[in-house]
Amino acid sequence: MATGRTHRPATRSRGIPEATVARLPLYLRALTALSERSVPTVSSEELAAAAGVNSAKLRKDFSYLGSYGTRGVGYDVEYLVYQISRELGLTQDWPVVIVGIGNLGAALANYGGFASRGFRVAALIDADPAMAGKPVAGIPVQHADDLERIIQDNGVSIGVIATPAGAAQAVCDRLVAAGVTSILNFAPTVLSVPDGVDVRKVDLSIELQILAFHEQRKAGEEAASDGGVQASAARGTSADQGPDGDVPAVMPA
Amino acid sequence: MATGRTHRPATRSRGIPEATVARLPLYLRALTALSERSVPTVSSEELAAAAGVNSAKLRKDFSYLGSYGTRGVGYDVEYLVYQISRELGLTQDWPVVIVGIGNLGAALANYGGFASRGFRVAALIDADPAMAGKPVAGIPVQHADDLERIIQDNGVSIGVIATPAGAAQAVCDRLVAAGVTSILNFAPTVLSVPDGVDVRKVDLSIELQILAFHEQRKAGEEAASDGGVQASAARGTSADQGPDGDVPAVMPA
DNA sequence: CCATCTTTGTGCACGCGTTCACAAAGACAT
DNA sequence: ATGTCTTTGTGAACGCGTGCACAAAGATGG
Repeated sequence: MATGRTHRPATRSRGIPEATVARLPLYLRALTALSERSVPTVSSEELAAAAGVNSAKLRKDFSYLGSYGTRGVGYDVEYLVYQISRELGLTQDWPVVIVGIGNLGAALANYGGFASRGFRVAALIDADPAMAGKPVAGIPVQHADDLERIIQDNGVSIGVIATPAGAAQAVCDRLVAAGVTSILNFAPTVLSVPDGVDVRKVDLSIELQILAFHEQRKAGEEAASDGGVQASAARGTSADQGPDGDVPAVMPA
Repeated sequence: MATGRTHRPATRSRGIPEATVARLPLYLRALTALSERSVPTVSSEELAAAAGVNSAKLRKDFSYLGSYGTRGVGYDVEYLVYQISRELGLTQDWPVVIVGIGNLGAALANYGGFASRGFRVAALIDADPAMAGKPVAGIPVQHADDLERIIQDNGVSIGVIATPAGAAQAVCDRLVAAGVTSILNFAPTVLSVPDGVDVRKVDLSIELQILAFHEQRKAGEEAASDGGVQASAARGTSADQGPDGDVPAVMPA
């Protein structure tokens, strides 16, 4: 077999828990908003509320970074913005390439949230020759043939894949071979990458399916007491002492 | 205070762990691919590889659903597709509205992954009067004034927010008031919702920031020993005892 | 019918993440 | 200087998720 690793091995990076790292951008966003309103200091309680987390969690998260913060007062907003930015590596410039300039790729290219945080769209790449040269978000699309050169010329280490699912693995392989070590994947596929390469995936369809699961559960719970009319397929997934929802058991095949 | 709950309280739904629910769509996708290739059965090992997870994890996940699967043989692909679909609530039709038809909203409207899984884009809504009536992905955009009527006429319970950050909370409130109980949020804001409403967020900027963190760590580790130029990136993620990179510590303000 | 082989389903242990609760630390007033 | 009050930083307990490892279950062949 020997398929490459697929998920990051969650190797506790530099002592900072992965879960904490995932929340740092959240804190940073809240802090930036405070900074723009010229708020000098903020307590863990206030900041936690703004970021939508528990205040104890926030304090513990910050404790991994060091002892910023003054007891009895709170945290200095500007200082914390700087510390978190530095920890996340946002004090430097990150050139990013987007591969696959369809609807989604174009939307990403236009997305303002990138530039605002040290990320710079260095190039747009697409396999369609008809796209070549056409400007999207003010950046001319380049052909996939030049992928390796583009990566190297711009010193790109972060790639965004917004291609159809079928092309994703091949694009991924080329990106990695050219030196990219972090990939944000929007294609609905599991990517195989060698050790040392990080992959994060965003799958719109999966998010919706998770919502649908909870939605169905809510509908089922509701219909548990009164006879829900519209309940086409909905069955009471409610409770726990379930008769296991043994369904008609129509073997589909 | 009394700010509404922000995160789902992770109320172990019907005994199925949240982490398992999040993986079910992954399995379903892999199974669907097998189904299209007319593969009759699959072992936990094979399926796990296709979904990019550990085989023990997969078996445990399935054990929450019931005892499908035959020892010595594996799982019947078609049967499992049906069971997971049913568990996720994909055997019914889910009308979805997308609010905010900018670049991203339009991309989402065009995204094929929705329709393929029982999700149907029932309506597109935007606050810009100039957009009203204009068709996107074959669906005419409707004005935000009619939001409540649209939700109710179509029996929508899932809403997608793709508006600018500033408008997101207001849109969210209106959606919830109109009866929406599940929200997929693309706006970079923390949404406050009452209990019973599920929110999942997708934040492109946050994903990139997490990647940047690991990227920075990788670069730092590499430079720790030799002044590695660009060393084709591939390095083991090994080692943990990090030198802690205590940096200059320049107080910014 | 029995032996063997494959693969599932799960008990168990471990580690990570979350939360509580509180002592230590500092600001601030007197 | 001293006491009070606020808020941080963290020890400790708990719960969830993961992965190992193996017994039970069934298929398959003789």
